[in-house]
Amino acid sequence: MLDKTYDAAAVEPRIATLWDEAGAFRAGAGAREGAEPFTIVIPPPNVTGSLHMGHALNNTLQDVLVRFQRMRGRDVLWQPGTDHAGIATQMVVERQLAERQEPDRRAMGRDAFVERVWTWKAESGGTIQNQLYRLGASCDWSRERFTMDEGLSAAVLEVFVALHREGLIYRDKRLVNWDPRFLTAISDLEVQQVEVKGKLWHFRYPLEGGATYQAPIAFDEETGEPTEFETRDYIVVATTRPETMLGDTAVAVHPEDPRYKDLIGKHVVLPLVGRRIEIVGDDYADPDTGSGAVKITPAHDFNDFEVGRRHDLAMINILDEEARLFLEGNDAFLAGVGDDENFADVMALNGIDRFKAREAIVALMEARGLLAEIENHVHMVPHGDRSGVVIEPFLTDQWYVDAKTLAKPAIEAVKRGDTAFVPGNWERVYFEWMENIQPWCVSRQLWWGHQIPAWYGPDGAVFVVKSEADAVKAAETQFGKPANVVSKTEAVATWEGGAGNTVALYRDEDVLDTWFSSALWPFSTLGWPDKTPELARYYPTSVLVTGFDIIFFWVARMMMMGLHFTDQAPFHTVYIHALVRDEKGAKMSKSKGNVIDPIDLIDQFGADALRFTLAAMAAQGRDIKLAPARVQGYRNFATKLWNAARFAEMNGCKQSTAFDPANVTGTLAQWIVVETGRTAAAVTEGIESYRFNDAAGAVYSFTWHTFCDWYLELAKPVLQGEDGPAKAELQAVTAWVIDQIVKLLHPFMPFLTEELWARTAEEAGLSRESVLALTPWPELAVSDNPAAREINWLVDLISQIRSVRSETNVPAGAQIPVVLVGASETERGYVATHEAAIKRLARVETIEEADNAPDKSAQVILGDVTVCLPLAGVVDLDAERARLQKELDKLAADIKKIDAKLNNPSFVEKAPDEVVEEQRERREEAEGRRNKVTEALGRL
RNA sequence: GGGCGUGUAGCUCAGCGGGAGAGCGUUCCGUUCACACCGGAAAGGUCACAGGUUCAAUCCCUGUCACGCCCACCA
Repeated sequence: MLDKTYDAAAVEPRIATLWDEAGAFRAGAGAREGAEPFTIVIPPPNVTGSLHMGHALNNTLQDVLVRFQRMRGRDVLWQPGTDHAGIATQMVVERQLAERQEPDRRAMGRDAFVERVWTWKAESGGTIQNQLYRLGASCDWSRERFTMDEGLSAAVLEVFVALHREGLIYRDKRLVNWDPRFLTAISDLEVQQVEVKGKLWHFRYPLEGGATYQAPIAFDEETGEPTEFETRDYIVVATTRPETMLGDTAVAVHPEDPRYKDLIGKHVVLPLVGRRIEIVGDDYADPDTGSGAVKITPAHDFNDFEVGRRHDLAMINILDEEARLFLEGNDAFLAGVGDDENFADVMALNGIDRFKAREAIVALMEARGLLAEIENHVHMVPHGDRSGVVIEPFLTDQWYVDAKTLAKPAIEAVKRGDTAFVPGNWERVYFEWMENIQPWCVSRQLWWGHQIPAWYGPDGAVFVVKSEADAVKAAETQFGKPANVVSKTEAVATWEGGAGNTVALYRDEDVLDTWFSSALWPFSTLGWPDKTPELARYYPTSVLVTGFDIIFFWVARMMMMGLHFTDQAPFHTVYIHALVRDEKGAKMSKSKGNVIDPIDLIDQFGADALRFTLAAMAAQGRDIKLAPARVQGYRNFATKLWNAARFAEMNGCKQSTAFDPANVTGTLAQWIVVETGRTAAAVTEGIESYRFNDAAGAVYSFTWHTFCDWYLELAKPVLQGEDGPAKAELQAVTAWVIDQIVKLLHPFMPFLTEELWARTAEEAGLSRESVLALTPWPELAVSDNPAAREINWLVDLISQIRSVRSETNVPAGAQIPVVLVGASETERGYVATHEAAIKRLARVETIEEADNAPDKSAQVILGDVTVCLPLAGVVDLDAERARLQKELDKLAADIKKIDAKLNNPSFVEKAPDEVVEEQRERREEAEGRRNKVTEALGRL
């Protein structure tokens, strides 16, 4: 006997164990003979992570697809694993060291630190897998991978070396986004533009040798032409970053700018440092912005860098890696300095932070009378997405991937339709980004990650090979003498010491961007570069399920790498789902304190309820605002089904393998069988087309409203009545329908349904062929429903009587008589068949027939039949009059609307015949009804 | 500055060219023996606004307003 309520907390762990023991999620489990593979690779969560709502949604949707396909007999692999998450993980461990007052990373040294991270991973890295497991994610856990495990690391080496050999990875000295807190380069994508209220300082840069020009100072209001000029011996430039002026190596003006074009080629003397810098003509300078002249600092601004390249300007870096002024011992800076009264003041700023330097420089300029103006200025300032500090464009040597070349096939694959985005509008976003893609900076100055397989030797030699041994071999071949690998400092010292008997090499100290290994995930997890059977079988994958926030970071890069190394797009479909927000639509974040922990919800309502909620709300193209009340509602749904099963059990409804739904004879049975088939079709269609909300909604409303509210209620008199063939049939049908519901619901609510699958079989003394997770999906014939007319009439009758009772204030408990007027043979038959059900559900005492409606009765119009409740004194006749009048008004309005259409010649002429016909029928029906209601009202 | 998306019942959301829907909430009724995590009944909406296309528009087009989000180098 089932308990009165379903106890998710008790059942879920037990069911999870059951699946494990059955090996239900192993690749290929339950696959039919000759089945096509169905593969999903999980978006690997960070090892440092714990499950948030986004993961819960993401993995619920994947699990729905995977469980569905597994039941349909496909050869399913859901590949799980985690990502090593370079910066994030390194931060976590460094923080732990600090908390425990242990020596920091630098004090420990690289090897010890990396060892420490592995220890951390072993102890704490399993959190998220456990949480996914609790969610019911049916991954093949036996195949779990980690982006830094041996196999995946081999794939990374293979790819890096190959791309380098092909010239698609190269080392370059250019500006990068430098994070002065983490002391590493980051990619464009890791930079967040943040709006900042700053200032725009206008500086005067004096012209060299007393040169002058005519600067317009007044303009005609209409034409905008200058009307007044003054003679100036300086140029005004504006900047949001005054401290960078120390690195200025030019002033740019537009080549056609009449104000300045004669100055091109002349020089200004950079105040404070005395450097002579050229005035160059460059299109980059916009005559309409500010003064039309712009200071150029090639080493600290991406645009200026380009200008610098065009004009062969010096690149003077004036910051150190922590973004402090770097002046003393800075040869490039000191090389150009001249005689300036403030030079000593500037040098005194050496080593101070960039923001302090900014104030100091402004103060010095102001003191010199060279500060022309200060404007308030709102602009976008780049910040590190993880560190939160202002990013510094910084001149360094880094490794780059030639993304532009790799992007071409990736764009083509989507254009050709080899890979389709769902919803399709994301393709636009993908194209937009891919078509404007920049070189991808893949080196990071961190310790945790895949160390770059490059070894440096003397004279600029670089060996990019898969191992140290290969590097040594290559160096020996090139230099003709023994080589050995030493530390960077040692190697450099050896090279400076001149030629020796051996060649010293050192390995690049940097690691790769985490997304580099993630980009290989769809094939590296399957064993690539080895030609494994799994790779042959499960690649390319069927669908990638992910949020739009990582289309660029991840999806695009997997497309590029997948196509380059396997010649196949890594996924057939990319399903992009929405973000989960809080009830009010705000993004969940720790700082806002509005984070809902999925595990809390699972504890409270069960994993099934959470999963169902997420699936039911996952309509395409809209963010999910998650209200915990919703989860509670779906928990109630789980209980509802549980109780329906309990009711069935109490009434001897036993599952049987012998039952064939095609052979049922009773109308109620026929009706529910067909409705079940329709529901199965709707759920199947919903999941196949990624309309999870439709699929979830279809099982929900069928189970609750069709099956529980009507079928079971109508079946009760029979099920609880005399034994006989009719009862036996309904018992069998009921058990069968529950089985179908349980199957259809399984992708959404796997725990509850698996439990019911076992318990109902136990009760019926039936031995199931397999766990529900591996049981074939319902494939039911969908046909017209011959019983629908009868059942719909019945439902209508009962609903109407209930409504009238309620509106005319008949006491709920009162058993009342009913008189039918004008019933046809068919309708009499309906009443006869379902008399017990009608009496029970509408609280009716007797059902009689008459030629005319009794006096003072409430009346319900049901087609040609008038159903009378002749209860003077019980029925509130005023209420009844009001009710009928209200219905009459509504009918009149309907008819008026329909007439408006039918009286419009264009409508009759141009609308499709069936539409016109439909309107005619509707009018006729409404008219007939109006007459009946009018009569009824008259009788009162 | 470009692009995308969203404005439908009190709230959260479906629907999307021909009869306005769900869940939650609200109101009223109910100890009917599966379920009060329940049952029954009801109230509640010029489908943001303005034009246009169409026989017909919540749905398609254009514009406006509001709110999100993404991308972008304007000193």
